[in-house]
Amino acid sequence: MEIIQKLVDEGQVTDPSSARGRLLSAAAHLFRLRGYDRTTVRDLGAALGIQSGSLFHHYKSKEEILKAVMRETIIINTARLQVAKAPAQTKTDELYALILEELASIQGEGSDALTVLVHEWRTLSEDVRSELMVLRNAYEDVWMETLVGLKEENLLADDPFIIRRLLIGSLAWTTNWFRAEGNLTLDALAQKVLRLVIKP
Amino acid sequence: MEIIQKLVDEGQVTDPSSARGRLLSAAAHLFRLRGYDRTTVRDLGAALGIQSGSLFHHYKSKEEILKAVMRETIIINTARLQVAKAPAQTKTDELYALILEELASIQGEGSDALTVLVHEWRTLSEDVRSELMVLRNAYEDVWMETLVGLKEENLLADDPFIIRRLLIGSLAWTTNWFRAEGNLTLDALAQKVLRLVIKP
DNA sequence: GTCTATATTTGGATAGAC
DNA sequence: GTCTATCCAAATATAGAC
Repeated sequence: MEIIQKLVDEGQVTDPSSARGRLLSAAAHLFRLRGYDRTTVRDLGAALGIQSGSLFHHYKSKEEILKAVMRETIIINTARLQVAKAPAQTKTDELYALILEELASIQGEGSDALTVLVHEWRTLSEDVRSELMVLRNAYEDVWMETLVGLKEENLLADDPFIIRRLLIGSLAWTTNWFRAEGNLTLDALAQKVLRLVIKP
Repeated sequence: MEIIQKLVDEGQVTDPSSARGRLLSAAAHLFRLRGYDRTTVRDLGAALGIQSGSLFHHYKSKEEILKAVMRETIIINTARLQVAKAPAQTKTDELYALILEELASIQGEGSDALTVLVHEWRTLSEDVRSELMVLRNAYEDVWMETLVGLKEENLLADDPFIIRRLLIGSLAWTTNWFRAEGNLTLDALAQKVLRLVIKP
């Protein structure tokens, strides 16, 4: 996954192998597992093998850690979407690539941070929420460009905004049931979803 | 909504106008608004105009309150689904009725408790979760009977289990974007969703 | 069924040494 | 960058009176 390396080099995200990077990764994991509120700074320290007080050398509050986890996962996943859809030849292929990539993000590594993003959004203060909203909008723009294009070609089953909103929920929910070990592969699932939203 | 009155008479759910009923309704509201963990028993007492200590006369712990909120909303909504689909003439009509009813539950009154059910599921202890799982399964059975029936008539766009799982996410997510004030009515949205999942 | 008063625990955060 | 020690605030829950 050299996308992440590129973002690290550009200074957009934290190096995952640095102290701060390991902190964010552990935080994402625990926040997902137990929820932000039930994860204590002591839990977090223990997961990293350090004392809770030491965390505050890296971030000045627990909420700053949550914010950083979310900020970076949006940036990383926006880049992933762009890379995924770049080679597609048609708008339909683009949409398939987007669906598959979002599914892969939700299932694969980095899924902790993405799950936290969805689940703990309400947890943020108003200020932080609107700050991150700018980044989320950029992520959605990648989707909308493809969906609007499909609509113009009369290939989409419904309004692009409606379709996207229905897709968000469907794909996010797969975290609660889809298991790669099953006899349904991720590609096959992406195909099924694609067929539901494009005209037959 | 006389369904609730019937359930109250049967002793299945708490009378909403009783002291305990008002407690549950206030709890659902606050749990949804701020999340379970950030809602304190003091907040809850204040919302009811009583002291925090007085709550423990009704329930022996804060988690018992959460459990009661969830238990009753599952029971109520299972009954609502059954009533909603009873008059349908065809399996397709049944599915439309189920989609519309679930959407209405998510948007209308009672939506607090339903949102809490989805959002705070992980909050529960393992024991309580499996206890409530029995009730959730009964709810899902109402859906599956209709979906499997449609599949047998070759009217469903995909496997009934897949369809239901995609629908759960789509419909639940509407709480984050759908507003009845918009120019899209709930019925129209239900129709759009229906068309996506049945064969054209 | 609600009040007052309080026990008890736990959590986020800080200060200064190393 | 991490440790130790600790402050301070906030939270759940209890006990007994009314």
